[in-house]
Amino acid sequence: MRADALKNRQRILEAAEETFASLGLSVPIDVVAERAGVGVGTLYRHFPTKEALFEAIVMTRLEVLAQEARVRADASDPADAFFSFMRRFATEAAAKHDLFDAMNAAGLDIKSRCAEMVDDLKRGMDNLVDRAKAVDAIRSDITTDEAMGLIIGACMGAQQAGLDDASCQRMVQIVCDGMRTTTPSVPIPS
Amino acid sequence: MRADALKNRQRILEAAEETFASLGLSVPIDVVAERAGVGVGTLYRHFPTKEALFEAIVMTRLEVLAQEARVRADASDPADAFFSFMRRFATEAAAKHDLFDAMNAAGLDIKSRCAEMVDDLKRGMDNLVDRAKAVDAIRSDITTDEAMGLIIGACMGAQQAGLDDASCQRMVQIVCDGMRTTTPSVPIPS
DNA sequence: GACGATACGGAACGGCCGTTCCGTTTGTCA
DNA sequence: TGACAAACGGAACGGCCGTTCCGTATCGTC
Repeated sequence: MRADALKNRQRILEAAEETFASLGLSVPIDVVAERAGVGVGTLYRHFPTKEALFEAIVMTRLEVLAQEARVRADASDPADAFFSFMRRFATEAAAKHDLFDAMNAAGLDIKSRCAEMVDDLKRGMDNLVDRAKAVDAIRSDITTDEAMGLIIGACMGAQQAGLDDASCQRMVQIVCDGMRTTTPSVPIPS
Repeated sequence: MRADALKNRQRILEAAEETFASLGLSVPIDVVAERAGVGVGTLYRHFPTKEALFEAIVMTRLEVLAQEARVRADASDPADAFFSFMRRFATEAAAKHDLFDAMNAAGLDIKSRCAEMVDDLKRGMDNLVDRAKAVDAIRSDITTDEAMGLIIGACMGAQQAGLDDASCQRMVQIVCDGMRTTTPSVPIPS
């Protein structure tokens, strides 16, 4: 692989990461190319399709989350493991349109390796959810899908309403508290 | 106004209502026309733009909600007023992509009368929120925007994850409980 | 029943965007 | 340094979709 090719590939990935995250994956591919300081032709030689580029970006994001779930798998405090993961999830999702879009796409046209990664993430969450239930930290009638939907939903809702980070965090907190079996003893910091 | 014109206008509105609700407002206008059993030309004579048609549909939906808020304005039980409105909101939003899209659009490019209607709805909700806070039924640090974002977010999350109505309701319940100051005494019906 | 106005249908237009193609440039290796 | 493969850039293509236009059909009236 030629040196300039490698450099461009990297620049494309970085530009795509930033662009998809801030503008969602509906941005014209030209924008990504421009931000990367590269022609569209070059972009397409490295990634045969817009979706391929998108996958490359989002996969890493999903993988990070799956990893975060795995790290907490054997935590001594299942409640904390679950809630801290939820907050981590929210942070990841907060300013990243593309994650929503990814989940969205995952729901409809289950695409190749992306779907596998989502499944992997779900398995990790399943464990956290089960263990949290086992110690009565959260309601027993919540499913992993619902927990995921709630967190993502809260972030989407915040973003749509044009709310700031503080609001988003508060909303996530509210969702988390709703999943608890008991009321939180401390008020939410604003 | 000629008789057939009136009939067509009605058929277009009905078809649009159903189509936007189920497929979101990104559906090609042709689909609406076809479902209405009408040519695109006809559709465009009645509604000069896709957005105009969209507005006509969504405005009524928003108006219904604003009305629901107004009805509860002087309820003797502010807590019940607030939560029943939230559930009502969720019901309305549950199977209707277009409502999300409407709110979404409202956040970015504030469009004409739609924005006014959203404001109207917000004013109604403001009152419900304030009164619920006054009797300590919900946390004092929640804003109307956040409450709205949470409900819509929950519905969106449910829809994205491909969850059924029961899940959606449970999620809304969880969000509502999270907004409470005290834990609900009754378990959530599955 | 005939005539004018009104409304209809759908082919055609134009812009947007993903993708392809090819003439030009650049890196690498002898 | 020269030559060739590899990579580049961006103009051009094609499909999708909102919108327009106009020849035709229909309604309402006399």
